[in-house]
Amino acid sequence: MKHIAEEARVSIKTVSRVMNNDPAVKETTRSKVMDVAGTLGYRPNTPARTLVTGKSKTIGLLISDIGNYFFSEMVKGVQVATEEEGYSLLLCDTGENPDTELRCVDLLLGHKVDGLIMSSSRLQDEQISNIANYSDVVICNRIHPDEKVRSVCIEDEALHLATEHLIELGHRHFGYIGGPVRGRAAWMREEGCREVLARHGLEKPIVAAGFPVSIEGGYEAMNWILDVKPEVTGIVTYNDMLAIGAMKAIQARGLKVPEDISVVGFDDINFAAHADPPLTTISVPIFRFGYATAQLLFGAIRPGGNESPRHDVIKCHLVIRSSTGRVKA
Amino acid sequence: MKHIAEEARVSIKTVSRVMNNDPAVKETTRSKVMDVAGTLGYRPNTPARTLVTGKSKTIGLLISDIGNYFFSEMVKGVQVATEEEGYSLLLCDTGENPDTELRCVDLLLGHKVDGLIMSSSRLQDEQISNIANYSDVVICNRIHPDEKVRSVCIEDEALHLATEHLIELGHRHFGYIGGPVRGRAAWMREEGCREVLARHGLEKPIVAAGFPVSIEGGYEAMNWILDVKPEVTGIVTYNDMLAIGAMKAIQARGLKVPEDISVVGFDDINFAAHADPPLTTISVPIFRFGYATAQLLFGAIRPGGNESPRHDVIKCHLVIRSSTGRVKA
DNA sequence: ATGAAAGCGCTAACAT
DNA sequence: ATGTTAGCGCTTTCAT
Repeated sequence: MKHIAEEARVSIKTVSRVMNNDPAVKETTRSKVMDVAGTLGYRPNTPARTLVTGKSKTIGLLISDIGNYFFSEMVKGVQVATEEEGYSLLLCDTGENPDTELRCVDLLLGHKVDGLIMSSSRLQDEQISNIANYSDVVICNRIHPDEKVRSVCIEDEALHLATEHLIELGHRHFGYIGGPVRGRAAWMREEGCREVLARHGLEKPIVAAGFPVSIEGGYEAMNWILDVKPEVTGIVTYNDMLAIGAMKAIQARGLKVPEDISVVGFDDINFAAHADPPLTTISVPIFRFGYATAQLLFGAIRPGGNESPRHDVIKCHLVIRSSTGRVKA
Repeated sequence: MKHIAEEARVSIKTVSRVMNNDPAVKETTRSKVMDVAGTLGYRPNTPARTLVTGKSKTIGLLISDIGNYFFSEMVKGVQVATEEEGYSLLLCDTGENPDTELRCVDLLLGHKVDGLIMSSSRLQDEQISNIANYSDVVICNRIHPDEKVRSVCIEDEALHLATEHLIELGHRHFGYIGGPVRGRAAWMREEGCREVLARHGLEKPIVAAGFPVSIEGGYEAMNWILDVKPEVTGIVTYNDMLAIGAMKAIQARGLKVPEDISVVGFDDINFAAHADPPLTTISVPIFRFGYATAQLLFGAIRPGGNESPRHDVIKCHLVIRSSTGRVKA
């Protein structure tokens, strides 16, 4: 920058002004400075800027497993929003380990990130509160008592849409295959199903819980249900993987989907449409979820932005394919 | 840091020494400083450090689409290696757009990243060469004439393993479903297949090219092959998505996999094992690929590290499942 | 084993 | 419309 100043015969501050698009510089000066900067291959030094302004134009994103489609798609949403704002994204994968997570937060705070997005955090409420003293934070799929902590949630209750769909098709005997035992999302989804059945005065679903959240887990869970309560005709699941496993188990017993038993999933993963049969499921706009999360953060931290904390919910919708059908007469 | 110095009654430099684990500080001083730092909630300021040392303890990763499983898994590998080294990861998704990519590089260089990993770059060789003047760079799945540019490639030729497998099973009439028309990987894979057939003195495969690289694309491509050359019994594909689509097309015509036609894929995506029938494919250790890429970079940039540029290849292997079988007598 | 001073590249505050 | 000065938090000489 000093170089440029000398070469263009202006003060160093004028160069700074040009770089920051200060309107108060004469057009001739501006273009001269830009020229010189161009030939010198100048690039502003972000750390130096950060040191004096306290702003790094960088946000941190903590997730538990980028290999998981949900997170990679969410990262995409965050990334797009981040780039639109001219910010950079510091990514940490915590591997669901709270110690790692804490180390990552320290690292990110050391980098002076302007904001932090914490997805599936394993930290305690008060630890997060404490972090929020150093940086704006948005947490995902979790509610937090501290009002300065923003949050965005997937509408997990949307599983009620799937349940209602089955009820309309005439189903009366339900099974539910659950997700991670102590998760908020798992709880909300199960409630979404249960609550609708109760409202319609139908019997409670038989619940298969504690199985691995995978195709194999769904297979085992379904077999268990079929053993315990063979009269079920409607199966609601925590997610698509379980649903696909459940369909396989049903078919392995010589029964048909949806003629004998209907199955619905949650997530609408890529493969859901190609499952056998194509899976009826709740579609989660994951990209939009990530995008909205980042937007919420930028609303607070972008220059001039000063939105007060908020709690957003991303709506989901039902996608009807061929794994659900009218119950047999 | 000044605070700590005052509180601990030492000079600011001593605090710095403690923070950098300089062995030349008395144990009593060290612990006192650590104590004070702890109670004051001190955290080193990375940008300030970067400003003076020129090292940011940060690397940049450019990819074209994090929503793609290949990249998200690769990011995971890079991320793990990065964390092991105590570095941070700045992630950019270029959306396959060279202009965006250039902007991202500028951003990253402005952040003074210590190294850059460029996956599926859309830039010209010389543009990359130029970038390599400012930062160490490792490129993925591409070779580069400039010797200071390191690279790591997937062993795309590994498709020859799949082809040999089919030959052993007695197949003589082959079809190949190709990938992105002008990609290096697509070319290498197709060659891997072609070269083996030539070596065995077998007839050339019929090649379906230009179809979308998706399940749907594979479906259409297979239909085309079946129309043009119905005697094929061995289908080799650019990747698993195409292979799965091909199997669907075969089955839709009332033929059976593998009894009538055998199909092999490439990638071993999660779903390959759950396809109908489970897909024989080339397994790509994507995580290890990302990890190795990062390792190559750190070998060059980590303090004390000074490895000279290298060109690595990540080996792949054949996974035999149920989509391939002996050709009918 | 510890300290003092200079300066990394930039911007904020106050001139002019 | 442009320039001067100070200082962000840290590390690097060079002393002591």
